[in-house]
Amino acid sequence: MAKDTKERILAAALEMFSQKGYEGTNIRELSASLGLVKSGIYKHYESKEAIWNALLDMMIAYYGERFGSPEHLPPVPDSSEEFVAMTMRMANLTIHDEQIVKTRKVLTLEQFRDDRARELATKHFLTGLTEMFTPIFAGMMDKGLIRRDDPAMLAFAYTAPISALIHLCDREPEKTEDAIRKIDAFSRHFIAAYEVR
Amino acid sequence: MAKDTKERILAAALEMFSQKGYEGTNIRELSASLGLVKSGIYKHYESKEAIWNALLDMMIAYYGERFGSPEHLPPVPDSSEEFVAMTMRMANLTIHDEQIVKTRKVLTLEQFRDDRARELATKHFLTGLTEMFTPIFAGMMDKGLIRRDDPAMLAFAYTAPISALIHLCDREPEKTEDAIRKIDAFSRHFIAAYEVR
DNA sequence: AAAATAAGTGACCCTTCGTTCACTTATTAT
DNA sequence: ATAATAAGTGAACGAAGGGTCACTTATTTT
Repeated sequence: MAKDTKERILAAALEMFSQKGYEGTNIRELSASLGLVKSGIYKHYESKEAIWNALLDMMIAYYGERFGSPEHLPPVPDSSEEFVAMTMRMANLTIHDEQIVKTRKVLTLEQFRDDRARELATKHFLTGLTEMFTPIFAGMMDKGLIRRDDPAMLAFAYTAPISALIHLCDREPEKTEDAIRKIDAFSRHFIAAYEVR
Repeated sequence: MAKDTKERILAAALEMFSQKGYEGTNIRELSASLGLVKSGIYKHYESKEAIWNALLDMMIAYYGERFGSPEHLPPVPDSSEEFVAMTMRMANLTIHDEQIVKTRKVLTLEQFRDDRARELATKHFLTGLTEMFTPIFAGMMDKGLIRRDDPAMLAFAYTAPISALIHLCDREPEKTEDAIRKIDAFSRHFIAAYEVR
């Protein structure tokens, strides 16, 4: 009936931690949301903290699988339109994928309490995106689509505003449509500023 | 001996909430940090939540005083160097001012739990900076320092990366020096890209 | 100086929390 | 089929949480 209970517990923990934080979450509610009684959880994890650590393991592994390896990099676009389209695909995914949204929220809430969360937060919010776009900008320079410049600086200048709007969506979901439009507008503005004319 | 105890409680609450979050903070510790016993706090605030609300009132008022009014806007710079220098002054202040740092941390931790925190977080992290820099860029366009463009878009594109680095300082203080250098480099890069040559 | 009010104390209350344990019910291995 | 193991239950525990209250000590007010 449940070998996957362990995983279901992590999913429920991700859900609750992302809404109420680690301290604000209690084991009774967490168990109840899985349809079992509180003591049942302790057959799978020895403590609340163990759940937290397992969840972090999962988030770290998930990040590595999904964004860590170079083969997951999107191809270098061939035009400004393609570049904007690629950005919008990625932005929509990261804004609407529930698992990723919850992960960002958890990292936001626990970044000051847990060192691994701190580290992963910086990847999610800052360095990961920059590292992802640096080779893309480098490739676009090689293709003569944009002016030659420091690709890492461009990647930072490009991804940080998008990241800020993603945060806005996490914080105020009702502004999502607006934020997506803004990402589009910013993206076009950015590429126009660096385009070779 | 203490009419200002009410204010001292708020200061201690800001400190503890910014480190451990609202849920993670307990009244006993909070009182102890002020050298009084837990029941003493209830002579000044009727509940933990009342402290939280008063703290939010304070943060909102403080923000209004400090960043809300147009007369606190820095003057439009006369050169790129001056522009960068102004940015660095502001960045250093916001990164090193303890009260502001703690406020940002609290807002980060409680933004999903409290609507007023949510709203103030968006101001602190996104719209406030953009609104502050929009007239500056408009002014610089008028002075012919930078190309004519949408000043609000420039303000957003300029402040969001800086905001991201400020967040990095909050999260990983040991990276502060690095982040400040990066703000400087980004600032110069940005102005160079829009400068009228 | 006396009365009234505010600030601070310490013991206590109730609730919630994480965790344990003896037990029953499924599931798997032999 | 039976033994062994895993999964799930429900009552209970101690610790820690927020909050109250009768009381003492300072500080104001008159």
